Amino acid sequence: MSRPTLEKVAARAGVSRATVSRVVNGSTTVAEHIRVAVQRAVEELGYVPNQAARSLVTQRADSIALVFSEPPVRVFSDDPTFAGIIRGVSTEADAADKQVVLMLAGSSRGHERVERYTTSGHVDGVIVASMHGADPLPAALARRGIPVVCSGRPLTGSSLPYVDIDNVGGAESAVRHLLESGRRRIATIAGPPDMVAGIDRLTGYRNALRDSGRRSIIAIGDFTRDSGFEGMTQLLEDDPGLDAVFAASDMMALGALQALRRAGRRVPDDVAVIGYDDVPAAPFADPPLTTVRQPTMRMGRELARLLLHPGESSVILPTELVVRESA
Amino acid sequence: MSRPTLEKVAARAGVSRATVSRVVNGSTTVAEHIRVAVQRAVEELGYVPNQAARSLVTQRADSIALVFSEPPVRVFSDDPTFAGIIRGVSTEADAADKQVVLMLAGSSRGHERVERYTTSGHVDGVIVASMHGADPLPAALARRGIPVVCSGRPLTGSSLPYVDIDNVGGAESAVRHLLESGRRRIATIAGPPDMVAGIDRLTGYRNALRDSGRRSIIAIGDFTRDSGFEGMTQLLEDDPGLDAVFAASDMMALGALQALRRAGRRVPDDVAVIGYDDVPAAPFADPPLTTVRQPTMRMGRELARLLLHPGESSVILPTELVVRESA
DNA sequence: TCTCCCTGTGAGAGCGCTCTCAGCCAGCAT
DNA sequence: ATGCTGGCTGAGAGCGCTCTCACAGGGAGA
Repeated sequence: MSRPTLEKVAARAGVSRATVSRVVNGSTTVAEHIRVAVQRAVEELGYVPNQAARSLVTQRADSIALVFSEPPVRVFSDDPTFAGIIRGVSTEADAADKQVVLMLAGSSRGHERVERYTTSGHVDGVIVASMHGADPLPAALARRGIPVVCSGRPLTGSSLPYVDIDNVGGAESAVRHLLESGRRRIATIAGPPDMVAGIDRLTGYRNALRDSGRRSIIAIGDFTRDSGFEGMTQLLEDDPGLDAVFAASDMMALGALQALRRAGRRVPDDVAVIGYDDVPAAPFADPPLTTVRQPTMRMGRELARLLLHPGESSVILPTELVVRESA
Repeated sequence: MSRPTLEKVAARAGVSRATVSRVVNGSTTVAEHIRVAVQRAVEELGYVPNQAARSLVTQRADSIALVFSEPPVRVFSDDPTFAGIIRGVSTEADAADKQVVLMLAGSSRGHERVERYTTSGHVDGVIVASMHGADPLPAALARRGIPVVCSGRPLTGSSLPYVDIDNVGGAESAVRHLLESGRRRIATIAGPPDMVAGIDRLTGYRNALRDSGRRSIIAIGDFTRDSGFEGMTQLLEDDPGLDAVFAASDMMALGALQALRRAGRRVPDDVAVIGYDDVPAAPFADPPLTTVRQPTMRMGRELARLLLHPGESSVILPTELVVRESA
């Protein structure tokens, strides 16, 4: 009834445990006819090595953790970033024959759980996908001696390897597009100032405007649709003459679109709108949303590669402006 | 440098391994002052039990696998189903202090990998989230003696426990809504006939029409946007007089919307449209899409509960019609 | 023929933990 | 005093595997 052990296979094949182990692990120093005999025994018994026993001696787990250090709601709401990362990490891990353990570490209790789990030898390394650059988790894990890579530049001043997307460049390209299409008063609805994405996209906006000598018009949101609506409303009050807005997330852009419609402004005729993220809903917005697309899947792959091949250096990935009708 | 072991803690606290183990695992038969001493030693050394060693003797892994038996593209494209399931499973697993191991088993190589991984004692049970009812994976795992629950009624005739969503009822409610708002020629763009969701939603459509004595007008799609566009185009050719369409997925509905627009039909004035899934893009469609929402997170929770408490019986969850402007 | 090496195999020592079982020392009844 | 509990603790076996090391056997070189 219970699963066969190495011992059982060895007995059946008439060899020692060591030899079976050699065959199972693909050692070359085994005579051909013995190898065949062992493999048949493995087959017949349906033998699968006990991973716990193996880990115990090898000190490896052959799996990596992918930790989302965010409330789960955020992770899987409308943001395609996480989905892309998951796919990328999975792809790369598969290729290296590693398993991916997905963990949600939203609560502080979650933090602790993740720390316990990853230090218990269950995984060989951890990818922390956190949007808050000041998240203490990565550093805490590193202190424990666990290999860690971060998605997004850590704000904590730690020197952990990371993969980030060129938020500054992405925002710059969006604003430049607005400038090039003749817009003169370009506002932004920025993201929260405690997130790298929020900070960097605002920097990009400022850079692009500074280069062209125009002044900035700024509202602060939190990446949600509602905050986009409010931000836009306020922006319209502050400067009724604005003719373009760059929202630091598509959800905020969608909210802005709604606020503009309510205020009777036509998009893109009166006001051009650009978002960020290229969420699935973006092409279906009214009008279809021009936005900045991020290579999220590639990000996942790079994260896994960085974890699997330590020593390679941090990576910054480029973005792509997807021009639709809103700008 | 290396992680402290039970032995080290025992030495520091001046007791035996067994006693430390008792304290760590919360046994009551330990004198108060010793318990305190041990806990201090654990604290000071930063001791975390080695899970491999523990699993080896307890034969438990304290984690469960959540397997997506689909190509990864599908899993994380625009379908909120999987995201909801992940959240639900995670929530419930957390509560039971179990870890969730996420696995993508798209390829046949993936199938094999999952089988190896789960039989190697790495997990205590498996949740298979597959949209193809005839997926051989769940049965294969069950044969191996691993506890399995399926998301979606298995089409293989196996008697595995499952959690499903009332696809038939959901489709019926959509079509009834169309009927009640006075529509007379109601078409459907059905899903693929090898998926439970495809089959059941078509059944629901037929049921509702049969009850009211109307005939069915059917096109077959594959849940994608493009197939929705094509399906709608064909439907319009087959029966130019149709005044409503029920698409078995939102993505197909979105495609249908586009086809209708191109054909110069107004929605909902000329043709009413209802989708299925309530994807994030649905509220932003033009016009906002009326659709059938599924309790995906609850589904995840039920899946986990079923796995964690064997013996409870399979569950079918109700859907909810979300009325927006397209119907 | 003897030694040397080289290939292939087996014996055995743990990896870090849990859990059974025996043992110890009160404290109480006899 | 002696025996008997009954509550705590420690000794030790063993979970299933890997990996080092010793060793057997045979071909080549001396």
